[in-house]
Amino acid sequence: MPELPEVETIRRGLAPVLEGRSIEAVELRRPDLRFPLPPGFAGALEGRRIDHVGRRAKYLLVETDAAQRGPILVMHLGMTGSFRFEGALNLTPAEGRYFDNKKKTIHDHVVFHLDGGLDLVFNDARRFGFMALAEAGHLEEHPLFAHLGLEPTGNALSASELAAKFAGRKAPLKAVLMDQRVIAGLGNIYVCEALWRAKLSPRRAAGTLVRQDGQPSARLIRLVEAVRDVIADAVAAGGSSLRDYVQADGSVGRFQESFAVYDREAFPCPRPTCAGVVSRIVQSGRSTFYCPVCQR
DNA sequence: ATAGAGACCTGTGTGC
DNA sequence: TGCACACAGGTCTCTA
Repeated sequence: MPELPEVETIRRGLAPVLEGRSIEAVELRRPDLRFPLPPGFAGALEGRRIDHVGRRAKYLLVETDAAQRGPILVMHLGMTGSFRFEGALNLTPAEGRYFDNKKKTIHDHVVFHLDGGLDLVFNDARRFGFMALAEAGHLEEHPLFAHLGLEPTGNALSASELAAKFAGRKAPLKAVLMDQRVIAGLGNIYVCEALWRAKLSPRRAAGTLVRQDGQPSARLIRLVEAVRDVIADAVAAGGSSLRDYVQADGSVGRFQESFAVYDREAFPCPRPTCAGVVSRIVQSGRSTFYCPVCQR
């Protein structure tokens, strides 16, 4: 699935096209996503104007009729969710690059019919994605958001707050970084890549990065910088395109060309001073890629 | 409370 | 070509 950089890239593609348009109708072709769509989902959105497309962690937030505190459409892409535009005949040149008239497939589960004959199509083969509605002004109280951790971007990620969350935890760094209640937005790729950049073993217990006095250790500070940097680099590259993920205009991200360890088992560790070889292990049922020589 | 396993669902790639 | 199996960007629920 898309992790934070992919969701942010999708947000940047959707926002200029969606903002200012109205939702004329919502077509539920297959409403049993990961969770059933809430009752009244389509009716709550039809006739609304889209004012802003935002993001929190891996969630897209479509704010409607902000002045009247209209509902916020919350969307999670799961592992294979994607969007594309179809059908408009009168797009501006800037919007035209999103034009795509592929026939609808069995995995096109929800279609938002917008004004001007433009359709936004949500496709999700595995149906791990889902949609929900949130009340404007009360997003942080919504069950999906109430327990989310720190954004891994910029100053939002503080080493001292992370130290409090890591303290005493014996779970491996890999598992703790994947926990959305600790840092919200990382997934399997960027956890592997951040740990490589920080030269930390994914097997190391998270609590070992906290000093006796509860302050962050030098290792934890290194990890915070690695997480920030890898996320910033990935967003700048338009995310990573592996199997399913493409942007709404069909273009692909390029960060996969910069992977140091993810999906690179048996390749040499790219650190110039290191003679290690990338290995793959399984943690919490997920593949972890790392260099056992320089990541300690 | 916390760590790990299994479940959810479908598609794709690999090896026999 | 067909078939079985492993694995995939996530995260919720259950078990120790």
